[in-house]
Amino acid sequence: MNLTKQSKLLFKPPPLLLLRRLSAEPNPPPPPLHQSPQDSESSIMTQALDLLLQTPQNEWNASPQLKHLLFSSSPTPRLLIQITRRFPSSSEALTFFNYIRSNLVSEESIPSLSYAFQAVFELASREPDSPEKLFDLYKACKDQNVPLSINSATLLIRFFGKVNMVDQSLLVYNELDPNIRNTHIRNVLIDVLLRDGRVRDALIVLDEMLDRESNFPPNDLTGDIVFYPLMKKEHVRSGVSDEEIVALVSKFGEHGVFPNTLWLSHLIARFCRNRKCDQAWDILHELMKLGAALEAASCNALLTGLGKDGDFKRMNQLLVEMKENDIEPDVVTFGILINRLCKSYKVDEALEVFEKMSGGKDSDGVSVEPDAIIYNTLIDGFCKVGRQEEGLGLMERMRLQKGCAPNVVTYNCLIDGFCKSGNIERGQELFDQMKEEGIMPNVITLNTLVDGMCRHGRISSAVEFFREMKSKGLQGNAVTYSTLINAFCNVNNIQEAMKWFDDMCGAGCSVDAIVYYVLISGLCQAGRMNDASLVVSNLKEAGFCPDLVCYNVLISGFCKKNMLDKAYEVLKEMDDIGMKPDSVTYNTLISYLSKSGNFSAAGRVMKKMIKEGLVPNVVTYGAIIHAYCLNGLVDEAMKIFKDMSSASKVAPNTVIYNILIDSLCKNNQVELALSLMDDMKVKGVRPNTNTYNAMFKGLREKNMLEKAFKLMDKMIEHACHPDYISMEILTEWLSAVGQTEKLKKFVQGYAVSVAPA
DNA sequence: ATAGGGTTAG
Repeated sequence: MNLTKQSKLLFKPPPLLLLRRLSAEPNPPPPPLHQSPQDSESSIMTQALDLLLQTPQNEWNASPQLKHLLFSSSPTPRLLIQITRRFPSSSEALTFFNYIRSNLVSEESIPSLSYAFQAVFELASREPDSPEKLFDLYKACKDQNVPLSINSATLLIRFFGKVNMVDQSLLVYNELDPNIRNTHIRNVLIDVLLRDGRVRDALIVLDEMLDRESNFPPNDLTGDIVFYPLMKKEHVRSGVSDEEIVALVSKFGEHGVFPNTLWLSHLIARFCRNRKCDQAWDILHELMKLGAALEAASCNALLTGLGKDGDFKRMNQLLVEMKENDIEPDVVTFGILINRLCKSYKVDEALEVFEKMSGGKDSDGVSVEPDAIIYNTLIDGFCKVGRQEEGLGLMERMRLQKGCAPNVVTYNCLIDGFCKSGNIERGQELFDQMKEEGIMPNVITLNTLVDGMCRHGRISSAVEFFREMKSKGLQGNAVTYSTLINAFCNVNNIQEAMKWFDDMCGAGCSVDAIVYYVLISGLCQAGRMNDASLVVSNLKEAGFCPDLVCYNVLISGFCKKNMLDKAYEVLKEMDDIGMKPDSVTYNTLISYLSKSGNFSAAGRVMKKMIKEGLVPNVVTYGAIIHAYCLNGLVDEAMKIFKDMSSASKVAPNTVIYNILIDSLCKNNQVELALSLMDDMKVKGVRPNTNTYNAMFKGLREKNMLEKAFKLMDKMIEHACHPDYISMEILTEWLSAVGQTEKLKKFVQGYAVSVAPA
């Protein structure tokens, strides 16, 4: 037999992962230094192997040469494992084991025997039918009272785990001498258990390791083995709560084992998504306290969550802590800050951050180049507050920066800015410009322009533009259609709205619930409740469910059409599916009932609302006050108004004042109305155009011209713009009394109550 | 990083 060839085969390197795990535990120690060098041991090994393979097995015992080589001085574990490993099969190796077992009887040889058996396990694990063979060998080893070497135990646990014999893995572990259950073997077992989904069993083994006085503390490998599966969805559902994960991370931390950045970032992001920012905050700070080396990514995950909660205070605190702990912010960190500032309309502060990040002039020394995302965020922020020109300026700065050219998002933001401000032409110019630059418009560009045109009364241009784009291959999506449907509903063109809905269904575009909601709302607004009900059925057939707002829309629609029974049917349906009405639902009902004069029923609904834990708010009171006014009971309305602010502590708003002022004026109580206006000033409630219009009407009835002039001045002073109603009233009144000059001044924005010099 | 929506009192 060619030995060289054989040994090459047997020493085929194991897969890398296995090697890494197995190598965590040293194999038999090399010979002590004072003994013969390795050369001599390897020469003994070669000689012994030659003899063993040449001599029939039943003659081994009769070979004095063999005995001399192997047993004259007590063989080292290392020698025995190396020899045993070189047998061509596990059964031959087992025969050899039995041979040495009968020749080594002293207590001290037990480690050697353990190692020899380890080699038998190793061979058997690479042979066919190995699971059964290994388990038989395990039993044999036990019967012979040879303790498992640590590597044997590892091999068995991992092997049984791989072939779904996890119970056998556990058996091996449980029967193992507790003193040799070290970190490594526990890692292997935990890995096997987790891979089998036995999270609870794994955590029990882990718990002993995590104990403060543990003799087998977790190492980095334990962290890798435990953390990753806990992040997977199936394990999240297998009953490990977020609280447990937090506790685990911090216990690991006490042993100096920390999750890596990517894992931690995912965990924090998940917590924040699940409205558990506090826990995310705690875990990051715990790790900081334990001295973990944190990186920007993990902090960014938390900053994102805090930003969504609008928690600027803690965002700032975290930034300070990052600096204190030398965690360098990256471009994403700045992106989050700038984005949050922009979304809160604090664009000037956003710009400051932007200038600072790349400046690096100040003591901070940070210098991070902004990328296109940062620019786009900032440009969008400026456009959202109506500062499109500055947005354009930023686009020009983008062009100057290498690798940061404007893209389709940049243009979309700017087009939206100009469109929303009513400058559709400029939006279209930018649209042409982007095409010239070779930037392809996308469906968002399309929708932005369609929406802009619709909002500014150019529905037919919007339709035309959409058709043109479609002919060029740019398909619309559900957003395009909902924009058009909404626009047609708003001009009460239900027929066109329905036509576009059908178009959408025929265009094979993927439809979402919002499109249905838009149409249902439009139909309710138009009082077409049968059609609305029909679309609700369509929505359900399409696999969607009406949401609370949709139900409220329906209830409101039925109330407006005096179909109270239908409204109650909707309420019943909500109850059936377990959807709780909100204050809007109750307010809608209270408004309807009280307007129809049924104040006692309205009162009962209000009681029910309170019983359900909802608080009557300014709208609830407004509805009742309005109803009393409509029913000619202005005194009753005033009583509710006073109760509302004193007893119920609900602060009145402009709408409530407007209702009362309007009614008082219509009721010939102009003085009382004027005193309410003073009351508004005291309470800090701003009058709006409607307030003034109601007053003007009342004053005109009494021809209280001087008062009207005073109010006109107030309007100008508070930059409250007159609308066509104001102009109608004042034009009629003032021309009738020959005061058109005053009106002219008023329109030009000059004071009118003081006589011209 | 960019686009659409509906509800209650005026």
